[in-house]
Amino acid sequence: MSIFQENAVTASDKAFFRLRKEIVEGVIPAASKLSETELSTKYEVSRAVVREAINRLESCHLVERKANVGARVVALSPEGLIELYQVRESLEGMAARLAAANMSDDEVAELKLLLNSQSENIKTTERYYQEAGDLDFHYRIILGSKNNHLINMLVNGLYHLVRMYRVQLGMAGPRVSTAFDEHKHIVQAISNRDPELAEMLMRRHIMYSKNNIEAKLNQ
Amino acid sequence: MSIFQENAVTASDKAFFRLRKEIVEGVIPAASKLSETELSTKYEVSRAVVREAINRLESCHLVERKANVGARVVALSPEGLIELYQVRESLEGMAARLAAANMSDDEVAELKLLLNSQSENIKTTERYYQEAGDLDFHYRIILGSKNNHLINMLVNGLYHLVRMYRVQLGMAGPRVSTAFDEHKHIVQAISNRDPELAEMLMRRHIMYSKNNIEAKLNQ
DNA sequence: TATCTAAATATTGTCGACAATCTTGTTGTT
DNA sequence: AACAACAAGATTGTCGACAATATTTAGATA
Repeated sequence: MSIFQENAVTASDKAFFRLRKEIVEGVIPAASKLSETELSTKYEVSRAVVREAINRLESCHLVERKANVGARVVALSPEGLIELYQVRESLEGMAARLAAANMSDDEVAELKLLLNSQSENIKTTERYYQEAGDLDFHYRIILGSKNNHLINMLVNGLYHLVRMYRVQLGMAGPRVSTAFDEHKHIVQAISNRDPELAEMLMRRHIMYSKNNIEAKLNQ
Repeated sequence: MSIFQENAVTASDKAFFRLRKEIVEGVIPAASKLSETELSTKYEVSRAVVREAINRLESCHLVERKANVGARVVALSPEGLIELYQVRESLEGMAARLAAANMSDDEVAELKLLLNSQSENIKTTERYYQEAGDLDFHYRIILGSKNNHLINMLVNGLYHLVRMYRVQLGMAGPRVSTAFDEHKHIVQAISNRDPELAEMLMRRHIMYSKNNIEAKLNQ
């Protein structure tokens, strides 16, 4: 269903995807050390491919590496989460602005369809699918910006870190129904080809989401 | 002078810095192919370190790589430039907003000092230094945001691509004096601790700069 | 002559081994 | 007992060789 699929062609790709999955889902704990030799025996590949995979994870901001010392999975912290959401607010706000200008009418129509189908299932289905639906919504708007830098930074970069926070801190809480209304308003602004409003609404949407998570953390 | 200095500890670091420099300055032409074996003989290092350097360049958006085919330096295009400046507008706008909240009084004072020293030299010195001064200004505000994601994305990521466009398309043109006034206004907003205004002025500043470059390209 | 096929060549991907660096544990001195 | 210097061990960085894939060249056929 989700348009979002990558296919691994090389062994490093496979190792990268697997490592990323395990890090995001917490199978490999946050802030833990990544031993190249250990992973290479575990995955049954050479150290070179593990190294390359770790390098790519560093580009995604999922691990941090120090020369001659090694790589660690990033630590999750309230400060880090706030910084992440500040960048999201900035980039996704711009994405919404550009989407209002650059999405085709067909794409906008499909986006409306997606929201309608979600509004029916919103109370019946479980949290996982609400989560997936939310990601799908944001994902489409990012793609709708038609800005390759933006798409790359968000989709290949920050979004996995966002998911990591959500999964490991058990987010995606009870804000679903109000978030859904916000989604509807954003789509309306895009449909009206109103970039200013689309950006503002998206930024507010992400800000609210951030505040919601912060409140949870501090409770 | 410039606070911006990286020190190479490993051989890959050296290769990375050298390659990056040559790409940004056009010694290695835009859109040209990067042969691993060729570079490894030229730099007198193993292919492994060249590979790692190229991987890092990919993270900076300076090269693009296809599996089993190889890496090419990015091509410079009007569309690419516009996309780049859209992202800059978004991220640096946020940086200015955060800087207004997070920079220390001392840092703001130093920023003012920098601008004053520039205002004296602005007509006498040559273009290279105006260019450097502009980068230094933006650089300080980015650091002033105190947001590590933002800093990393801009400083280690997009800024070298910005420089590449400037150098190779001969930018940094005659807009210096007006840009300088814009800088002053931005600093004033930061000094007044007015995040909204700081962000708006920074976004406008970058937008004007983009329009200026576009006009040059189309003339 | 143009086009498809297949061999030859070149380039990237992967591997295991060695070198350089960091970390840990031990010993000796104050 | 605390600390410094040093040795032993472990980990990352670099290398050259081989395997897998892509590109080019040569030849055959229509």
